[in-house]
Amino acid sequence: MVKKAVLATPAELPGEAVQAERFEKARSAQATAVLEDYVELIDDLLASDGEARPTDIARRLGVTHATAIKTITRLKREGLATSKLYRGVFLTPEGHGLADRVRSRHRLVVDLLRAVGVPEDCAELDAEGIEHHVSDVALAAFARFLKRQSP
Amino acid sequence: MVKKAVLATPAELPGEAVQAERFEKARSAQATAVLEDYVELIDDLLASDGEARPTDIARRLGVTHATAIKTITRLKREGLATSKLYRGVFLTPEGHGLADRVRSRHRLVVDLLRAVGVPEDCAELDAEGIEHHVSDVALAAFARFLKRQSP
DNA sequence: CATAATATGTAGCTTTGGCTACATCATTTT
DNA sequence: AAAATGATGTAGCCAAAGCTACATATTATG
Repeated sequence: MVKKAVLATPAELPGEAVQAERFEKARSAQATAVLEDYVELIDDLLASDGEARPTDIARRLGVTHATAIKTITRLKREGLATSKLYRGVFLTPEGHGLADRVRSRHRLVVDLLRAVGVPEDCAELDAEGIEHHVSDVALAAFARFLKRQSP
Repeated sequence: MVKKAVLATPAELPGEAVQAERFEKARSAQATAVLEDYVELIDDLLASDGEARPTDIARRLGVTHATAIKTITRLKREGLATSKLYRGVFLTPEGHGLADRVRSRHRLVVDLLRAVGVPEDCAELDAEGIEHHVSDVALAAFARFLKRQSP
């Protein structure tokens, strides 16, 4: 290393440890993103169709059924879902709770995007990726902001 | 399949194809997220230190140097960076352009989060994950919103 | 200059989440 | 009832991004 980089611009270049933590957090959020998507979708399908079948899940997510089944296996391993052979997928209480949190977070993100002027289609589209990275603190701020806007 | 689910709640349950596209888009955004992080960081290091060494990059990202080197190899393969043995990493014009776009997007996201009331620390933390999923259309909306707020 | 410390690179392993191809089970149609 | 269709499951492949462990090169230090 040549220079120790004693922070020429402290506001913009955060300390190494701090920055590393940010990336670490983003990575771990990403690791659960897929699980969250599956759980929310399964919950939707259970509510609307009364059942959530691997093939339907796969079609909705835009992946092959083989991929869906593999991820469902992971859901079961993590205690979020159960499935009976040829009888579809179900959520455990933990899975259901997660689905609820994910869904309300998704709505809040979409609402906020709309409130700051993002077109509806775009808001839905972007929210799908954004939602997994919004912390509870930010969510609370979103809720306050929305209440202030339209009380 | 039991029921065709003729959209009991059209506003909430989008068509299969539409929904699949959303997930597909989020997945592809995620695929480039790591590259974007590396490129932005390398650009920062080049600006502040005059060089970007694998070990520094690794420390900043919170990964081992082996991981960093492997991803740098991918950057080179994708035409975003170059590197000379033991001489650090450099960005191609494409890499530099990407870094600029990523940085301005990052700032805009942080500013928006701040503007809707998210605490500063939290805004920085969340932006790291969010930024990769914000479309140009949404970014434009953010910019308009911010201009309206503080003209 | 020789040695220690640090940086860099390579090899090989793991998990995740994609995929295709093939096999089996269930349901619907003829 | 038999056959076709569609759903489900299994096996094996791939790439990405992490890791540890080891090897080598460079730089600093005694």
